[in-house]
Amino acid sequence: MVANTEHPSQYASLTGDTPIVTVTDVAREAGVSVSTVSRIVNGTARVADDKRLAVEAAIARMDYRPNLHARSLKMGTSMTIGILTQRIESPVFNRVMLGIEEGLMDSGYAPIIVSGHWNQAEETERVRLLMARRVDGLVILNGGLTDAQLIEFSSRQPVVATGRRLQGHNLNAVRLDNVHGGYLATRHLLSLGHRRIAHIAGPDDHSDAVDRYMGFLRAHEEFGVPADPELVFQGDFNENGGALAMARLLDSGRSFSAVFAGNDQSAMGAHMVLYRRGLRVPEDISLIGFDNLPVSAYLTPPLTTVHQPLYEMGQYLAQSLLAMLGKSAGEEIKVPDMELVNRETVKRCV
Amino acid sequence: MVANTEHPSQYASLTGDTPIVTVTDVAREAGVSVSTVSRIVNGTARVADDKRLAVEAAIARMDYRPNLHARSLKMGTSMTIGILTQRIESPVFNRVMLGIEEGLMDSGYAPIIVSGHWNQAEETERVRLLMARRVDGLVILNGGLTDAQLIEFSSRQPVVATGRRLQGHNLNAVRLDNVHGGYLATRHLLSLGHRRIAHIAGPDDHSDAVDRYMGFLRAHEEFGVPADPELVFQGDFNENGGALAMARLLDSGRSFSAVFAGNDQSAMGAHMVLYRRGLRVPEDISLIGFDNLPVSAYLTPPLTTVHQPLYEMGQYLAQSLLAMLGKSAGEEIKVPDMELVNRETVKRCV
DNA sequence: GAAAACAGTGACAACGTTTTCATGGAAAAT
DNA sequence: ATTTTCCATGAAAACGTTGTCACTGTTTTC
Repeated sequence: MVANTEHPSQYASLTGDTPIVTVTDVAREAGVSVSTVSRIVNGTARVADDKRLAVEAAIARMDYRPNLHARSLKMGTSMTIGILTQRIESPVFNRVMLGIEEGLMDSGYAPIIVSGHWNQAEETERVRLLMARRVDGLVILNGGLTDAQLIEFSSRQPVVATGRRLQGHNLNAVRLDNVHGGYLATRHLLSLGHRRIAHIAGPDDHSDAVDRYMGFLRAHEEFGVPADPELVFQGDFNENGGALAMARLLDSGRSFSAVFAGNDQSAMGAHMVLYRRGLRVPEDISLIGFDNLPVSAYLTPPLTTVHQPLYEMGQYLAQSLLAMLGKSAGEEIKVPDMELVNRETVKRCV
Repeated sequence: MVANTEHPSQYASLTGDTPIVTVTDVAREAGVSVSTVSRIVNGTARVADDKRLAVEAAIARMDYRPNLHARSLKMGTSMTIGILTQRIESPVFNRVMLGIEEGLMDSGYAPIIVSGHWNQAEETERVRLLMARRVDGLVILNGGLTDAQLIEFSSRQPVVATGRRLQGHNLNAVRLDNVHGGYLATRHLLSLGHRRIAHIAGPDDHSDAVDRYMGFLRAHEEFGVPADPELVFQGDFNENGGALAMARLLDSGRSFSAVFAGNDQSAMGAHMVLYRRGLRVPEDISLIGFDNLPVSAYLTPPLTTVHQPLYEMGQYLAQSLLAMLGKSAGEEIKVPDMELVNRETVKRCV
């Protein structure tokens, strides 16, 4: 079937052969006005039962679906919220997104996800794309946008963000206490007698990475143990960077009994290199990660790490956004603190 | 600044305080007509240089962004393509999505992602949501929708899908040869002398899982080695299911020298249990996975597995979709075959 | 030097909704 | 029996775009 003449959709031939049915078509088919159809679709006013039945039948028969663009144009609201993540493959952000998805469930809002790849220009561009789509709310997961940009965005629609602290009208940026997390990890090692602790840091333009290192230093201070800056090597928060850092650490010939990796992925890379060099974890070297990725519990041995409440964070973000949109949901979500997950890659220093 | 009276946006007070600027505002500001502004924004016709400058200045000054809903409504095209994934945390689908994202890059199309959670009702609902948004194309990543549904969808807009084979007008569903993949994995074990090979299967309503098992059987047949059905246990394609299956396998008391896990996550779960029971991989038991997840190269020991060309698949899907949309891009993407990745969890059977 | 072609521009009609407003008739009140 | 109230309904005006059409001038052509 080719586009029929009665309903000449200029695109029907291009994209498909099912004619797009509009409210007008339904109205004609049911013998009522478009207003009546609209009222029935949205349940916005009473209509006589016979017409209602006729319209509902027509809708079902013709498989009518309201055009959301037309609706958005008229209503000024799109019932979508835009999420800027950094990389679609990131297990960390994906966990947050899972929480957001859950928190948005049956609120009527649908998420649309774009990636910024830790590149400020790209992030800006992507957010502008979201705003051109007139998203009703914005979620910014970390990245390199400035606070000023977020404030500017928040003058157009509510914004929630992670990785920074910022409050304002229609703006709520939260950040987990990574200093505390780094402190917890390091304290654990120190309390088990480790005195020469290496650290595989994340990228230094990455505030989470810097904060974890801060926690590392703070724990040393508290224990009166000097942290050796020569034992700190920078990775890239990926397995490969962790492996490289570990190799450089070993090649440096400096002695150490434990490693605090900036995240679980770095820890896995580091573990790989230790394994290659015949060093056993934890018998020869203790290893602790950060993030508590789902896989970390299934490594051999299971990785000791710091748990981040990412899922709850996502739920909190969603709820916070909904509140700003006036669609406030039930009980307030609490985001728990970071927590040490004591598994099997750390042992007492002999 | 509060919403001004000259431009009384009914939503300004609700969502933000920056007035939304339209093409009309820009036209007034620049002293030209809306047509001219539109022409400049879209580069659709020549306009005099002085007006162009004036308009461009006004656009920059007022930070005008065209309302994509209005544009979509007028043009009948939304410049978005909808992606139905199953779970936002799935590393497998995320790799495909990365490829799609790359393939869509600077085509002007933006992806919008929804999840179906392997639930046909939810998937249908989500796809309807995408179609209500008038996406210009649809990507369906596996899941439980029927072929008939996909055909129906394809009458509205181009559809590409994974996990099945289906061709039609505006429809292209491809599937990697999982039978071959399962065959490769099993053949590898058989060729190293293993004769009693266990299999941790995926969910039996999961065609990939079934196909991999088929490949397992086919390799046995080819080698003239009877496959022992008592050595097949079902997991759920997650670490935990793999661990459970492995535990049941060991508890069954049957002898085996190698395990073919239906995917890498199952393999990790299985490895965990072997480790707990004091069985070493590969010295005591050989283990092979499937998927070649990024982490698998960094396990200790690195996991032998079957590589799926997921990224290329994503690129291919994107390109195929663009072709259907008439925006055909450069050279044809080839999706390579599955490939055995020989790492360190398999050794010759003694 | 007149006719023809053309380049630049603005008015205005769509696109598919929702909602206000007016209207007709039925039910309720006098 | 007449007025009032009320309810269901349709016509029409937005929402912010884009593209067609008509209308100017200006340039080319013979």
